[in-house]
Amino acid sequence: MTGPGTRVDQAVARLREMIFSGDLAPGSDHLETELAARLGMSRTPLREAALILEAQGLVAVRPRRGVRIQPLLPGDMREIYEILTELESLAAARAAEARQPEAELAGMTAAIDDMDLALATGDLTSWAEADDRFHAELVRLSGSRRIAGIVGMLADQVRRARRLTLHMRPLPTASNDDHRRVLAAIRAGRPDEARRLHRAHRQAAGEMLVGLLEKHHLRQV
Amino acid sequence: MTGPGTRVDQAVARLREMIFSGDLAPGSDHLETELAARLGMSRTPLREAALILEAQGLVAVRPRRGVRIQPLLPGDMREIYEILTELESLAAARAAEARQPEAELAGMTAAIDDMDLALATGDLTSWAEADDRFHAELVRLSGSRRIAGIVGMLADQVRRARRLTLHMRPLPTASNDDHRRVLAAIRAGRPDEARRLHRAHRQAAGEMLVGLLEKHHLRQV
DNA sequence: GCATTTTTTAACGTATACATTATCAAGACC
DNA sequence: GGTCTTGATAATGTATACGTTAAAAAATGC
Repeated sequence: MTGPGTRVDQAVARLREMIFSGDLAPGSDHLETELAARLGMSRTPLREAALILEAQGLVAVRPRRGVRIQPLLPGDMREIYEILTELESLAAARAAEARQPEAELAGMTAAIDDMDLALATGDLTSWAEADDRFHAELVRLSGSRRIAGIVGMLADQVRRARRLTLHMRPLPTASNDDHRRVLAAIRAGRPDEARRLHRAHRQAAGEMLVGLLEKHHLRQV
Repeated sequence: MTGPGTRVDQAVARLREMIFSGDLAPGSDHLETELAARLGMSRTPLREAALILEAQGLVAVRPRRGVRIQPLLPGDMREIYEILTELESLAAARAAEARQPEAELAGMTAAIDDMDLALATGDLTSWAEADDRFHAELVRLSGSRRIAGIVGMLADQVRRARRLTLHMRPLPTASNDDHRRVLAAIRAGRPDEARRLHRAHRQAAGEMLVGLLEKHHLRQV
């Protein structure tokens, strides 16, 4: 029952699950004592885990009010997508500069195929998972730990909202065309083109998602 | 002697000072017990402070090896400046979009004037401080908390290196022309121009600093 | 009834204790 | 001499204890 890693690691992992699943509702407050009891540990590791998650923007620790599950407003979503757009576009350019050996591109290729498959079977959850993988691979290929770290953090922050809107949005059938074009530009070693294509892709996705949140009056996710 | 804020706050503030001043040397390791004693507190708040600084990329906490003061390699510097370039350029564009009232631009204007003054008197430390202020004001005007947070974090990571190279570099006389042009584009409400100008400015600064580190064989700062 | 003061409560910040376990050194063995 | 085993050491991860203090509740005054 102890699981792998230290109690702090366990707490971080479990709290993340609970946040992404909605088990801990956005905007809700939770006392340290309560969370610690829930996770079967003392306050010490729980507090350290909360600090780590706070640094990643997932919670806010406020004295006497407990740990708040950071809610996402439409404005936050817009802000995050703007940054994601810039950093992932930069990553695409860097990935294209590196003249990747084909083996390195296997992950992106597989992600694209998986998205096609998921779309064909209408499995949106698998599609979202493969889409995540595509973007994660992209930043990995950039070779920049820091870009990967920041992009990962921001992607976590919008994870709930993306899941929530997954079934409200039109089927992302055109999306994979974008992905393929970005991959082609990387494979061909054309940084400017990769950057431009990916920027347009992300911009469109961001506008669509913000639009969805506003249209459905989701003031807080 | 207790100072303001909680012991964790104090520890974060004092460790930051010690890191930036070089009092804690880049690459050096420090046991929790030792640091806690040095700051006159127990390990509990020290550990929490270390976690916060780790999330900001200033230290790495490694079991049994203590808290490592994260060193900066030339490659890191390049990586950080690339991200800074993108995000600050984005900030410049957003700042220009907002059609700032003149009062909001006072901080940037003052920073530019202070840099002129500092250059005239050859006071490089004041120049660096005013330069920091210019960039901090820029991201503030963007209105994006997240851009400000990330840019601030990255600026902290290169702080030591910038101070170290401050007296190796040519006098940054042309730099303020760039600043003025960026400010003019923001004042005139021209986002694309602001973005383009600031990007060029940051790119040049980054290349110069990386060049300096390499030229002086500073493999780790 | 409503505002203000006092009392109570309990959440937090921090110190401390302690078992666990990685690291280092000494010794055993080949 | 070099490798492996064993034991000592001490740094860590975590639980627990407790004083402080903010927030809530109760009591008081109007």
